Amino acid sequence: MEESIVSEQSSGEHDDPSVLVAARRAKLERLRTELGIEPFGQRVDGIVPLAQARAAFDEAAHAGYQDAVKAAKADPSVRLEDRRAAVTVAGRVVQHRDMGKLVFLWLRDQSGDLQISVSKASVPEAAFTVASMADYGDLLSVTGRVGRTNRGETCVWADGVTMQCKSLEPPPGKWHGLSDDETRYRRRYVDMYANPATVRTFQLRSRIVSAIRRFMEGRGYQEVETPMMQAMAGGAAARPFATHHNALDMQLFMRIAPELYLKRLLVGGLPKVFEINRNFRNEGVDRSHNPEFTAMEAYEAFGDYMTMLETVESLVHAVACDVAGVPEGSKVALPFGDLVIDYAKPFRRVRYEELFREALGFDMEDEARVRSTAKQLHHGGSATKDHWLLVSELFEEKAEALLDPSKPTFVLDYPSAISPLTRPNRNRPMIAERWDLFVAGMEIGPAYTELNDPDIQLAKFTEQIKGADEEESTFRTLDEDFITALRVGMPPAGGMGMGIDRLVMLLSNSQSIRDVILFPLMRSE
RNA sequence: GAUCGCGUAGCUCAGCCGGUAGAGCAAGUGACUUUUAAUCACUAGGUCCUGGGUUCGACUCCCAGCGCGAUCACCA
Repeated sequence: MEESIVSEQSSGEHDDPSVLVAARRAKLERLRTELGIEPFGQRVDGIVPLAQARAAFDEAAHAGYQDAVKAAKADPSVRLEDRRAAVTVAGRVVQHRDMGKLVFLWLRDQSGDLQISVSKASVPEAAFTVASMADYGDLLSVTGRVGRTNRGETCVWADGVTMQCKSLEPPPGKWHGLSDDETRYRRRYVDMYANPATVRTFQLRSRIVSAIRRFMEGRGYQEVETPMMQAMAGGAAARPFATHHNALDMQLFMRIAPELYLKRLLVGGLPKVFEINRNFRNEGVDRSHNPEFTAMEAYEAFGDYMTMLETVESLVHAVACDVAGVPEGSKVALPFGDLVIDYAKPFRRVRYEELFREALGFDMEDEARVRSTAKQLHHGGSATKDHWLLVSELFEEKAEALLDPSKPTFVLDYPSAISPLTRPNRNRPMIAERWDLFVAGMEIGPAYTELNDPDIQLAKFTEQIKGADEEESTFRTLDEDFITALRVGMPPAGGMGMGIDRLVMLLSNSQSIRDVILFPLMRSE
């Protein structure tokens, strides 16, 4: 008789073979048919976060109530006075200990965990049944008084318990939790209730993005939103995702960067703009790359790359201080893996050519030695490839390794030859006015002194398109309207880009970009 | 896209010179009014990622595929 509920369910009406699911479905039916309880609830007003309920614990009220109970026991005519805080709370069941006539369970919400104690003697019978039958994963609301158990645990002593949503999926383990990364990313909603650290990371992410907005707005930047579906995907050297608009029968690309639109806004007269939003790049996936990622780009009229350097340095410092909870301008260091990263101002600055010389022992302009060293290091094409391409390869292999990963470092003044769209320095055209910020071996973002001569820009674009291979030329097209905009006239400007996901990785000590993106892209199962 | 590693119960993991599997937790039934990974007794739970091959016999060996992770390439 007893076992029939489970076995019939598992073999029959629900074709899910899992006994765990069958047990939950059986409880659902019992709630409905035996107790007349609808296990998918209704609006509840006045719910306080569990942390707030915990904070409402009052030692004097607790002691007073205990004395009153004692007194009432000795003399039943004494009225029981209870000055403990009355609260309504709600959350997901994450622990359940049934002692027979006394049930302890733990609820979890975004603010934390709190124990609920349910005594058979002090709640209606149906409420006690709900508490006894509760499974890991169920959503309950509870009314009661904030007190303490004999073992010293702060809890809500329930006077009412309501099933608000019966969970019908088997939960992860209560002790080991959920540690399988694939399941964590695919079923983030489970990860979030099983691993409070996940929720904390995303709370931190929100806080960081919000601090960035505050900082930029504080400096007079205006936030804008520009197209994410573009007829031409410009502004970066990356492969775009292609899509199609049916009614217009039009090929569209998901944007790879907002740059060309933000610059149009400078033409239109906005002096300081920024955008925080998604870019989409049809490239590989790894620990620091997700096909859609959040970037900030910012442009400042009549600034240059050094204007942006000061902005980014102050921004990263300010946000790090916010995360660390220290005032701006303080010493601030945050852990990242085995490193402790020092976000105190000023960040290090090193010129590209100096770092190159330090790492390789000769000038980057020394073509003969560049070629012979490339050959020594077994780089392909050491005799045929462009000199500056080899410089760039040597730099990435030897020079970037010299950067102290625990010190945020600006690498300034890249060779113009490998920064074709950047404005060359007026006095030294070989050098492009560009920097890259490196932290913990990751590139956080570049900045440039922007080109505003339409003829030079057109020439550079044209050259870039000419150099495109067959596949690249399917999406690399000349944005003539952008050139027109430059002809109307764009003020000289500084521009920067910053990978928000990577910054969040650093500040939240997350080793994978997937840990800071709520729903990272996964292959279809 | 390449190379390497991993895929066993709901979760976390053992296991096997080749003889069709085990633990803890979770689950079901029962006991228990102060538990903290509650405890005790009993019970149930598996396409050992998928498909081929070798073999008398494959979770184990081989091949292919799928998924995940790491490294590399592309990129930010």
